[in-house]
Amino acid sequence: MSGNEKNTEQLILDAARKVFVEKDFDGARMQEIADIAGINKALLHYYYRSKDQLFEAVFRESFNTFSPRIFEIMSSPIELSQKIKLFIDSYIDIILENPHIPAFVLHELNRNPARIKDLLPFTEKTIGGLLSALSQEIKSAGFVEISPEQLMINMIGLCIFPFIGRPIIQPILFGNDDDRFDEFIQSRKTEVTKFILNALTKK
Amino acid sequence: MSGNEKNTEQLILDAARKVFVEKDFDGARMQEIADIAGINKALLHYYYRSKDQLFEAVFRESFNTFSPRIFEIMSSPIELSQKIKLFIDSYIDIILENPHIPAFVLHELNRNPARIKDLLPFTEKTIGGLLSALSQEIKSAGFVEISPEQLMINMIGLCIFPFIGRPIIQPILFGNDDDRFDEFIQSRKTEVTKFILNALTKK
DNA sequence: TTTTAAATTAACCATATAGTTAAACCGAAA
DNA sequence: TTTCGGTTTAACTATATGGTTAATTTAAAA
Repeated sequence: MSGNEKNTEQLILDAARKVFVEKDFDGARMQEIADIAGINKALLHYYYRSKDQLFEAVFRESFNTFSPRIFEIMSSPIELSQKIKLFIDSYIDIILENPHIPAFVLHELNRNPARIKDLLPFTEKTIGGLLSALSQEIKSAGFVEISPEQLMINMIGLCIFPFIGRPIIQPILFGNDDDRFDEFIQSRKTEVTKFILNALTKK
Repeated sequence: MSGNEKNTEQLILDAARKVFVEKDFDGARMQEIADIAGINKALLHYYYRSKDQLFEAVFRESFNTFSPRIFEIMSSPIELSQKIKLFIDSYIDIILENPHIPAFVLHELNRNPARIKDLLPFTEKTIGGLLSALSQEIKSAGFVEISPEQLMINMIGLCIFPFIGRPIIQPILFGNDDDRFDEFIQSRKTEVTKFILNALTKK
């Protein structure tokens, strides 16, 4: 047969990702997922028992798009200022490749905060180690006093927020022009890095 | 009659706010809103024709909790560093009083970006004026070169992100402990202000 | 070619849900 | 006391939706 040669399970997952990310769990319709996948609705249940389990598969995948890279970069053995630069660059790049995933993941976790437990691959010890290492690096670099937690949240927030806030930022600040918003994001990589490094530098 | 003396319309709006903010439009049930308001479901339709219109009322109210204050503060005629300090303090305070509203509003706008048009009370001119004034103030203050758009997004993002990201931040960074998270937010007012002002200062 | 198990579908079911309707209630005006 | 308009309710409707079932198709093994 010609044309569509992908296996059905993947077709379903792709369609489900599209619909769930766009409409969230409650707004998504199994029928729409089936239509987009080009299959019968019963097949969804044949491969993934229920809407819940199909959503679970999509959500896991989305969550894992982001979390591993953060820890990988932050635990690499390079100089802190370089590390920050690399982090911001990579993080904005990842989001650019999946611009709707952060809002999707955060919304689902707000809807169901308990879910986070099943998703964290990091033990408390890993986190603790990473944070105290970061704390040490801040000192050795001669940077301003700041808790590693505050710094991490600042870095991540400055990267993610423009994407989550896009539907309000773009109309207000950029006359709802896609190109101007994209420019803004592009310059953001260097701007945020500068901003953070300067914020960390003593006078 | 004793006890409950509020007018029905307000009872409905309060219940609707609670349910919509917690579950979003698609997840909310008219029956649950009626139950919480302690009335018959038909009354919801008597006062607000449809689920859409009830949601609209809640959403408008939520949106207006935030936007006016931002512009008020940013256009007040005080020194920029003071203005930033005041902005961060007030903004975090407003969010603390309505911690779930930012996620609610942003999620709804992501679901339906066109809606923003009906909500913006600011003309493009007002925005333009505010931004160019801010740009001027950055220069006169002898601050680092930064576009007013980048600065605004940084300020707002640093305030809002911890709240939107709470279900992932609190378990990862604070062992899922409410008190430790609250401490973190409290210290954030001064920490974010310091961070931004230092980021703006030439070395 | 026949058999068999997996894949796929059309038709169906049970239920949840937004919205409607007609009747009852209630307090104030006449 | 009666009337009347606004308020509230119980009961109902139409439809959308997640999920099921039994039958059909497909493709590979025997």
